[in-house]
Amino acid sequence: MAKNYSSEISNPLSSNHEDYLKAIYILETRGEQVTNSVLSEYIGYTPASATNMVKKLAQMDLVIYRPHQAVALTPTGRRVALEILRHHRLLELFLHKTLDIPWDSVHEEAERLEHVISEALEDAIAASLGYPKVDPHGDPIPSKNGEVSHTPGHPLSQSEAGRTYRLVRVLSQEKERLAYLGELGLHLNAEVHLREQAPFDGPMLVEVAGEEHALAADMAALLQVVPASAE
Amino acid sequence: MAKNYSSEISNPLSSNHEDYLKAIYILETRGEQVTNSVLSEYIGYTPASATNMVKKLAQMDLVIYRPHQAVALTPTGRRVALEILRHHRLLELFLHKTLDIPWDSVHEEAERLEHVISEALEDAIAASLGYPKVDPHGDPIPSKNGEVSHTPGHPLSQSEAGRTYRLVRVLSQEKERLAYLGELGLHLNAEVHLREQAPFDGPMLVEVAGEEHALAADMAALLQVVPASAE
DNA sequence: AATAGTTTTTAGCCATGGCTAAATTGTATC
DNA sequence: GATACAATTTAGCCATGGCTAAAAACTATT
Repeated sequence: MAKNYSSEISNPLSSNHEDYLKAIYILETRGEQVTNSVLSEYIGYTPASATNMVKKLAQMDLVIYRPHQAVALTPTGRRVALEILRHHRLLELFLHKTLDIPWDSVHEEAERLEHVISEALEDAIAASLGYPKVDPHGDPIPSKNGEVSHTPGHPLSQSEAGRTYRLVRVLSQEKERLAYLGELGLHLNAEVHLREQAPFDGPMLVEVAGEEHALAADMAALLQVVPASAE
Repeated sequence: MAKNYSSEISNPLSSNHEDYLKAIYILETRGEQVTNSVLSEYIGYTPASATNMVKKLAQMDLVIYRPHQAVALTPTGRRVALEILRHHRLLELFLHKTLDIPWDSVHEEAERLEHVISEALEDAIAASLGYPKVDPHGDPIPSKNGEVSHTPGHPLSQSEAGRTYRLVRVLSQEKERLAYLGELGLHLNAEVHLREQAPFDGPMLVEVAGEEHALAADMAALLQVVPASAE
């Protein structure tokens, strides 16, 4: 169980503690107020359980908790969350690139592995991948000292018709959704030509690898793109 | 948590359950009577805890338990144990070959990973390694349907002086011991020339990669060798 | 076969971290 | 400001799986 969330933390954290911290981090970066209900729904436990755990995390100085207020990570809590997130995303990329695990499956696998890899293994994986910056979904991989690079792009749904874009990030981890996108050829870095956008948030007509597809607006909203370099 | 110890098992097993089954399997194959004290000492918990867990495993039909008797794995229990052992050894080899993790470190890393990899990942690892038969210590990797190949060789301590052997297995997972052997050049498949064996179980004089070393008898007893092919 | 010594089991404690149900607090409306 | 409704917290239950200490059961010796 040799973890190394450094100095500050005395007793080792369980997978569960780590999952809560990661959840809080993700919800925070989404800009949401991390209320008990938001957190408990995200993490899939009852509100009572979430309160319980949050109190414990507060005792360990990993979060700041005031009754009836949104939770917030402390600097230490954020460091732990980022370490786990780094594990997660490194693992996703590793599984995808080194073992050809499809991009729609890496998330759930990494979800378990992220809690049990040592620092040494984390380092070895990062080195073998050439210290990558993003995972197979385009999500940024936090650096070892907790920096998260800003990812560029804007939603395909808010893009100009008639232009070609490159897919740089997919804001979803849902297996089915990712599998569907994969079938359409919409992998990371795929080029998408936006033919037209139906009005009133209607579907979009896109061309990927020579094939034309209709894409629901809510799906397109999850696709972060940048103008294709060829343009 | 999607495991697939097939049909027979209803609720998923914890890492702990799996560790117990693996321990029982290993002790059984050592030819030992798996009594409560042997088991509890091996697994590092008190005898009372071991009794407790063994009873639970018995309820799940994974072991046969009669008070005051040695425990024995049921066919299902053995299948689970072998699956975990397969995970463990595949992971050891994978970590060593693909990520250059030293052979003295792979054991503890695999010890945690073995419980959380999916069947799909297990398969991908096995495929990427070309369906290997042994791990970095020469321990056999159980096949997917639970077959364990017999490993050849005899202890270096019971070998003939003046001959050259090839190291095919090391019967130890101790980090320090393996690190020491590694420094001596005694990796898997290394060639060892046995110069002489001091009487009364004294140390042996061996030559590895052009260098001469004295080797304690108890250390040599852990080294399984076969005559070098060149001979 | 009785006793001594060891091994194993039982009984019962503890912490963890889910849960439900009830109480409380906060918020919004009249 | 009272009242209704939602969100949160508290209280207390449960299972898990360690633990210690005590009881029970085996084994060996005289």
